[in-house]
Amino acid sequence: MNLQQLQQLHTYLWTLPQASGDKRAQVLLYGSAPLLESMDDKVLEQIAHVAALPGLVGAAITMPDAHWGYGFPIGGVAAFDAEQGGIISAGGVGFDISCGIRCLRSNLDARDAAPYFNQLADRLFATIPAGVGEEGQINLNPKQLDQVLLGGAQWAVKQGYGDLADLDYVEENGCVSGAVPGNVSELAKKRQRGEMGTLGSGNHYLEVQVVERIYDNVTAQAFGLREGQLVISIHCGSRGLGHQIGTDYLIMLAKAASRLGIHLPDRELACAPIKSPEGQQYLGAMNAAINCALANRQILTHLTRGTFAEIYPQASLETLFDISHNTCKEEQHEVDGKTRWLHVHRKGATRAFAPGHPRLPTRYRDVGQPVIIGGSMGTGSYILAGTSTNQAFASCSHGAGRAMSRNQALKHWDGRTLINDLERQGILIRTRSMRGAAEEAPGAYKDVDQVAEVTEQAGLARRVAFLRPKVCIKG
DNA sequence: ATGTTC
Repeated sequence: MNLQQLQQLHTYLWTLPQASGDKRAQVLLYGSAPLLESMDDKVLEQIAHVAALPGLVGAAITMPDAHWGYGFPIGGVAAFDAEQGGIISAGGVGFDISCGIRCLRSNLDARDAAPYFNQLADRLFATIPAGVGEEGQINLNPKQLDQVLLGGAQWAVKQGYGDLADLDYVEENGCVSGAVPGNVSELAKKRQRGEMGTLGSGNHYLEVQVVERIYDNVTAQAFGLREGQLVISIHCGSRGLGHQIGTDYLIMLAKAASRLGIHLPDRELACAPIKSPEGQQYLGAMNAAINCALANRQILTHLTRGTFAEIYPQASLETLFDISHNTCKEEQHEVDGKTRWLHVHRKGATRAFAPGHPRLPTRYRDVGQPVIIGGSMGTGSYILAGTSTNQAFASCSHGAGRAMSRNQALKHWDGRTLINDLERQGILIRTRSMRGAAEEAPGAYKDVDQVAEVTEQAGLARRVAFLRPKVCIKG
């Protein structure tokens, strides 16, 4: 991205100057000059299009890890007011609805656990179904699947997958309201019946990591983190169901936009007013997919505990937090001194509630919401905490963010060589797809250290801990 | 992300 076309507001905040008579809302881009320079121009084009959508409140915003996505950029945040014709867009949520990360803290010390990492990697790989179309041990009938869509992680815990205590640390206590299984197509449901408790493919992973550095002792203590401790991060979403909902509703929302005469600067921005029948229908289906993803990560948590118990009989894994980064959520935000209910699209962006937020679990209320910036394969991840300085509708970066397309990555790297190199660095990868491994090469992603540092400097969140991967199960 | 072409 050429920075000449931007106006710098602060060291880590930029805007796109508007021509007079331009009716679109403001565009705000968070990031350092080097991060923005390395971004595709498409990010700017896409977020400028988002700023022109009806009912947008404040600014259309990109996070430091933004990159080119379908319609909306990944790393994009846009809030809409239903009362002012605000819209909902499937492209603003993302195809993998409620994709996110569950982080578990263990009572294990990495040094003690290390001699068994090879065995752990093999057992996790055997237990956690991963890969495109991969099905798990669970096969649900239509009625049971509807219960998943209504109950989320609460349903999973009732079935014996995990503990009630987990739910305190899952957004919305593991279940969002407003899910309407009837708004989800039979095809979407059929695709999901055998895919509960599976990881998926692409950038999804299950990683065993060691806490290598603590930045903030007080917050780390509240999060239950200490140096040398083993933690587990599970990155996955709503699998075939979410993807099929995305496909179904792109078509429906495009028709609605056309019927209602909404001008779309890009056909990928298909959307409908929140208050329209189509908008309401998508919301019901999207909320069902959120519950599906929350249930999925809950089941994977349970499977992970089972494998750890085989190898480390003394192991105890507690949920630190479960965070989604592809959602649209109705939340209260203060805008120009007034509190308003807004529909906040976060696509490739996580929520990051400030200290004191009433929707935070008591344990974290004083320090702010745990935020997870997941790194690329082999590079490390960060745990951060929400701050009161955040002015991006309590939103924050979600990962390293791609710097190179999958096709470009395939030309640069060979999967097997890459995995051998990582193994020499003490990182054990297990995957069924060498092609997938090449596409996920760390070099194809932005530098996660830079993303986390800039996220903190921009005031979006503050760093608490750095996690170094040891074992990684890839989809 | 994805029964990898939305």
